[in-house]
Amino acid sequence: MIAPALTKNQSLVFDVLVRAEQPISAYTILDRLRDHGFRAPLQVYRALDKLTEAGLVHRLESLNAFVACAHRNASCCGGHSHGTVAFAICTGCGQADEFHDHEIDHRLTVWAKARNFRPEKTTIEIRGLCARCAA
Amino acid sequence: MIAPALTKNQSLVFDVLVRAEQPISAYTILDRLRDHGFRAPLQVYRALDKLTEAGLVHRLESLNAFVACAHRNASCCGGHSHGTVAFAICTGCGQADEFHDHEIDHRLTVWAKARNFRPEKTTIEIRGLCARCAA
DNA sequence: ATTCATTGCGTTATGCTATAACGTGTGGCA
DNA sequence: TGCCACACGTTATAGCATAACGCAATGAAT
Repeated sequence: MIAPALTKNQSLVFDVLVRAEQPISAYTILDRLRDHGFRAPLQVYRALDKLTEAGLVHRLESLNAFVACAHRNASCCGGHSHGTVAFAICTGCGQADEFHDHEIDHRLTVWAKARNFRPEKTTIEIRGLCARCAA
Repeated sequence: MIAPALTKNQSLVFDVLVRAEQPISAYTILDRLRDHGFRAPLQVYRALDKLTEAGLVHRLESLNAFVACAHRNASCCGGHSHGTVAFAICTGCGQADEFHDHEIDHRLTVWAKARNFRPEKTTIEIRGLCARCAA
């Protein structure tokens, strides 16, 4: 994957997500960037579109929120060598734990192939309580 | 699972979903029930809450839409004997195909157990093109 | 160098999704 | 009878996302 350099807005949005270290909404990002000249949601959404395309950011469908890819320094995101990303999201503390499972990927692929279904994007999200919050 | 009888509003909403045979939004449901006296979103959302609790309806997170459980007549929904529900959603025709996979369930359970994560609700959604739409 | 297409950007307005907060009515039950 | 739980109805508001317009910068092709 040849990642084009990020534009200024994309960098700002990405930076906010990296600092957050947990999923935050587009409007939260907007609020945190008002001092940097952001005024409208579209400025955020457009940056998020590019960042998710590039694999640097994931969208959590069950939260309507976004998070920086946890593996952006590993080979997986540099080369997109892995398949689907899964998240365990704690409803207590808001932390989202990103992981991969090849067997799950495999099962989904098998299911799709058997039905000639062509997957474009797969969402796997477990909501629940993390060890700390369940205690 | 002892399912309490549905109230009038719950029945109306459920009926709309069964007839739709594909995911539809809460506001679409509202529009289709205006002739039956529905006026406000909350009437729909309250019914949907109960129906999803009862396992008769699933929410598709990636669509912000709802669909009647495809297996409501089988043992699976009467007794909730299965685990997680997965969907293959066609971005072309809008059809959503519900399925289960024990191996995926198993992998997710193993992952959670290893981390003392207590799952409450799991979402698995594959978006893509169905065989007919990909042709 | 001029033309053209592409891309990012900023702004205003709007639409879609979901819930808060309040009050009413009804049925079960001590 | 008094209480409680629950479904319901209404108004208002919060939260998430995109349409449509125009401008500016870039870079490739002629």
